[in-house]
Amino acid sequence: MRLRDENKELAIREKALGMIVEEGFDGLSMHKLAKAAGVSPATIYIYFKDRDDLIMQIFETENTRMTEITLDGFSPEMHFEEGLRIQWLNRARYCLENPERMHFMEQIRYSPFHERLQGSSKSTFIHAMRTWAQNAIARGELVPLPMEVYWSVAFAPLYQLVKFHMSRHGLPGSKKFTLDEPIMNQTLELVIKALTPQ
Amino acid sequence: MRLRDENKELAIREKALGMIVEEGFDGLSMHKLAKAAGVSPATIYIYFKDRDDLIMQIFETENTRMTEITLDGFSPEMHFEEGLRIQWLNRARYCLENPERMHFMEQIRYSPFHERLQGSSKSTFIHAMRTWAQNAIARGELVPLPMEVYWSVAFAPLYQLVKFHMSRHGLPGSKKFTLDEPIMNQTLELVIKALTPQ
DNA sequence: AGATAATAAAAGAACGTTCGTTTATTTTTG
DNA sequence: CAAAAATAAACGAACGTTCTTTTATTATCT
Repeated sequence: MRLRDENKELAIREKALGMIVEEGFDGLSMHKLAKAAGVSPATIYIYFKDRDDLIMQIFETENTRMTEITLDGFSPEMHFEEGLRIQWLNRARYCLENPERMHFMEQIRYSPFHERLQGSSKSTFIHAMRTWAQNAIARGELVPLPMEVYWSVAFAPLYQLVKFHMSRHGLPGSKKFTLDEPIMNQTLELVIKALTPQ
Repeated sequence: MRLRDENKELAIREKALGMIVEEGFDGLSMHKLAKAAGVSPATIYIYFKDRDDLIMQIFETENTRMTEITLDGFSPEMHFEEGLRIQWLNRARYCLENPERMHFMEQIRYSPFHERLQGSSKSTFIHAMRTWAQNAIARGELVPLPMEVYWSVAFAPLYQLVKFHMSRHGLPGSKKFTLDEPIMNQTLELVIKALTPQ
């Protein structure tokens, strides 16, 4: 028996992620990937069923990592403002410290892959978010809203800021935009103002 | 002299857009596209320099259409709330009436293509938006903010709602979400609350 | 302990297919 | 009939995947 070389699988995963980010899904070919990972094409098929399985598995791994970071230090019993602030910090941290992985996730999210993956993702995360929101509403800390409305106002602005931050050019006619803590807090205050009663 | 058949070019463009939406960028092959459009592969190269040029041109066309719809009935001199409401209606209209085209635009936006296209897009649109925001700030109708912060709060929630609307499954554990006018108005009110002084 | 059988990892070459694109030719029409 | 559109056929290259062989490692047996 010969043991699997974990470094090989890791190299394949990382290079694949990088290739997708830099060249898109067209850019990921098994031959080029094998060469980049220092591996034979056939070796990839020891670790992954096929090209789709490779992409799916990378997504699952990355999704898990993102979820863990997002929920770090968070609890559904938290007060609304505290919980939202922690979530924003966590999500921003993930995005800014892992720009390449973030890019990959976004590319998946807006590709036909995402529909296929929708069902497989864990709902514990969504459940935590939901009970947290419901608690906040019950306490009168949050305006009663459909989940989707609440979510759109609470988090979409943050991800748009991140997208501005990651794009090389800012808005045409602007300087390059950098998402720092003051900017984030300023935006967060607006969102809190929108979602808080009175 | 034989004239070009406009229907041919149109068929190529539409089928290509559809293929990208349904199968991603991998899914767009020139042979399959030719067959789908009822045309010889070589014919495509009469209208488009190469595969990339085809995608770019479709994007440019679609971008122009989207911009026109977005600015329909809008003027930079408008009061903030009126302008924002019109923009929301226009953008929502485009998204909901052209889900396939919207999907295409998003897929481009989150792919490596987008970086290449960034510079080519017209800045008149951005300019109109900017002066409108500056007017509103000068009138005290809008909190003074960096353009990116303002943009993120003003429009990102709408696009997130659209994304919920377009995804087949809602949030796990929810019913399918439908973006109707009451929901849109409710969200818009929150955004206005966030961006309006006091 | 040393030889060897067993087994899975890994590699390289090859599979048939499909890719994007071009060439040579025919068809259409001003 | 000239000229451009349109095509069928073909190009080499690259694709995803598999087949066959080699290599490395563990377990077993003497």
